Amino acid sequence: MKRVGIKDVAREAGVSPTTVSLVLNGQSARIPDTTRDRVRRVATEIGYAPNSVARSLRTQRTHTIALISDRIATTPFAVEMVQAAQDVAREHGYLLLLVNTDGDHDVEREAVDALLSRQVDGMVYACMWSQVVDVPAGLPAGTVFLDGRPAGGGFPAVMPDDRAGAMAAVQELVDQGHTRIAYIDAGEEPVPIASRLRHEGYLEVLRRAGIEPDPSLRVEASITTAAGGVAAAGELLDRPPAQRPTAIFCFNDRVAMGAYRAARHRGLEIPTDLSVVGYDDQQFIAAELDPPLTTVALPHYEMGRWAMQVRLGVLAAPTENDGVHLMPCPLIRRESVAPPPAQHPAPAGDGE
Amino acid sequence: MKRVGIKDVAREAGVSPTTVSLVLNGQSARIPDTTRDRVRRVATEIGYAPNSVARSLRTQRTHTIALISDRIATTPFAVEMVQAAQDVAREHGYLLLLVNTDGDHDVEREAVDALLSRQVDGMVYACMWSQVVDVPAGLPAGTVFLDGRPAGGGFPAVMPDDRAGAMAAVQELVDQGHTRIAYIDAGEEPVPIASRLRHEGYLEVLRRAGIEPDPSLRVEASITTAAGGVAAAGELLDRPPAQRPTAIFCFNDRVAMGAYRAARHRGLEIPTDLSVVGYDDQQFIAAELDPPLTTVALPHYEMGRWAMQVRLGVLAAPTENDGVHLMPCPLIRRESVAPPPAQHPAPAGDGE
DNA sequence: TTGAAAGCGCTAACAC
DNA sequence: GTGTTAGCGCTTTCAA
Repeated sequence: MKRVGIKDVAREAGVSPTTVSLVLNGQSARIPDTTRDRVRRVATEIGYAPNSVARSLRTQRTHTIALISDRIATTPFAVEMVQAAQDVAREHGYLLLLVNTDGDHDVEREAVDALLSRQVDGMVYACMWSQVVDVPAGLPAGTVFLDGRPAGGGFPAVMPDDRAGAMAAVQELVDQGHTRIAYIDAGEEPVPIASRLRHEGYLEVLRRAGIEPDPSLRVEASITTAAGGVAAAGELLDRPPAQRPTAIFCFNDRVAMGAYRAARHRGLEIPTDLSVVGYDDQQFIAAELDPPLTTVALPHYEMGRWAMQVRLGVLAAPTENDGVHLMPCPLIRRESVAPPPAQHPAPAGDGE
Repeated sequence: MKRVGIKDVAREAGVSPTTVSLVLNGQSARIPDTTRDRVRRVATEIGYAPNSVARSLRTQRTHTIALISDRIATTPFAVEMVQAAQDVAREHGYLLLLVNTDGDHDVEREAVDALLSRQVDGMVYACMWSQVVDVPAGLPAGTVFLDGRPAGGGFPAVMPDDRAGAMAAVQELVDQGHTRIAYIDAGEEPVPIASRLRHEGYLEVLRRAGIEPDPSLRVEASITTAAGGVAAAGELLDRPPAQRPTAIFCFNDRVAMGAYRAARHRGLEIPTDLSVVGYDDQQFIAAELDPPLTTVALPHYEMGRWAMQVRLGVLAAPTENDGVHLMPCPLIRRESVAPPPAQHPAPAGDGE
């Protein structure tokens, strides 16, 4: 049983392959309805399905976009970027070729070559941690960077607006009356771009609020497990009252989870005794903590959409800011923030 | 600047395209070394890269496998299956086409057609929750089911061995001396296959241990959030001492997280006052709980590998058990299990 | 040992 | 309006 081809349809319908092609590709403006309908009917009757490979060879378009990512499994929210990219691709009749390189440059190179050889119509290069990344050799022009920026620029890129996100988080704390706000920063190599950006946002809000930043309030922690947060927050909470923070802004939700634990071990209630804000809005964590964690969401889905839309030409690539689009990170208010406890007065001279 | 093709290489090397093809495809057994080397040198010099589309049209093989999944973003461990499938594909020179259908049958149908039209060499159909699934129309023979089984059979499939996994979990509890072991089951529609299987495993272990199962010890909970676990475990823990369990086997880690919370609110220590075992070994949750949760791991990576290996013919499809392969779920021992507290004696007549 | 020629299934000039 | 023809870039008989 042979596959049915365009010739079979043509023969059955008593027309030429050209006519079939014209009809089936919507170019049937100049073809009478009777012919058109007959061709269509025959096509479905005999179960004709065009061979995309042949079409691609002829048209030089594969309707396929490749998504190259350095890692996909290590971070659970990464899937949202893939999901978004896939959704947009599908909306526009494209298919997604997924390649995972584990950050290995050789694999990356090979992947790019293989993809090029397959004539993909475009690529999106996704980094699962916001970073400046080396551009793989041979990466075609127009490739969109997702959650990372290419060293040297030259490609459109989308990243979370970590600075603004951090500002929203810290502002929330300031608005509640906190003045001693600690920042548990990422203490691991390589330091994520986000680390610097969020710290900047943190300082900026303090500055605007007229709060003198206390450098001792910025501590570093391992950000991969809650244990890092336990240690860092513990150190902060064990300080004498005057030097102790009343609120902690954490680099991510896992660190915040550790901060919760450190607080609990010391008999401190959240948010009455200590306010905590996280970052990431990590699925199954932020909302599930007790109390639910106020945090800043990373717009992975939106970034994924943006990247694919730009790659597909649906959205224009940004011309300003070196081609980098900053996606807003919304503050998610839950129940881990409250005004500071009364027994922690504002620094000397500022009391009522 | 035109793409360089096989003809260009042939011309530069002073041979025919046939020879180039032969050399570059390793069929060069009968071609003298000098010719071979020259062809290779010229090819790299002028940067020749074969056009896979043309090759596919000719050979009728695309070296592409499609992974269709009903949903990818909703469950964070799903990525491991995708990752595994991609890894295996790459190991064998294949690329992965990823399609997400959100469980929509129309989308599924369309996707299968599009994939067939693209001449993919095979498909893997992944379900993100172990279930019996309707086979999409037109799904080609040989498609492998991943984490789900096709209604009606007829396709190779791999699923977690939930029954054995549950047995390992409950056995762990029995070994520690527990006799009043509760099971917080999934209380949502549609009831996952895993629910029945794990309950069976639970009952089987009790039976073998000579423990009369107490039906009141099986309660249902919403399994999507920790809140469901809080309520179910709370109800269990508020019972009078004689009817209260000393250990809880939870349908998943999120429920276990809720059980932790319910216990803590009642001043109960884990594992001294209450032992808890989860299921899933969910990333960033199980290991991060305080104390770290003993649980059963879902072998997503292994299942993903298996599926792709079978699809690629590297592994033979199972002939027994209706083509379904059961992947072992290892017990991950952490710190949430201990012997029951002394004040809960074994049922009357069984004391020392 | 190498080359000529056919053709994978389709689309698009161009002719009629 | 519709058909003829010529490829897209490669592999693979078959012949030399």
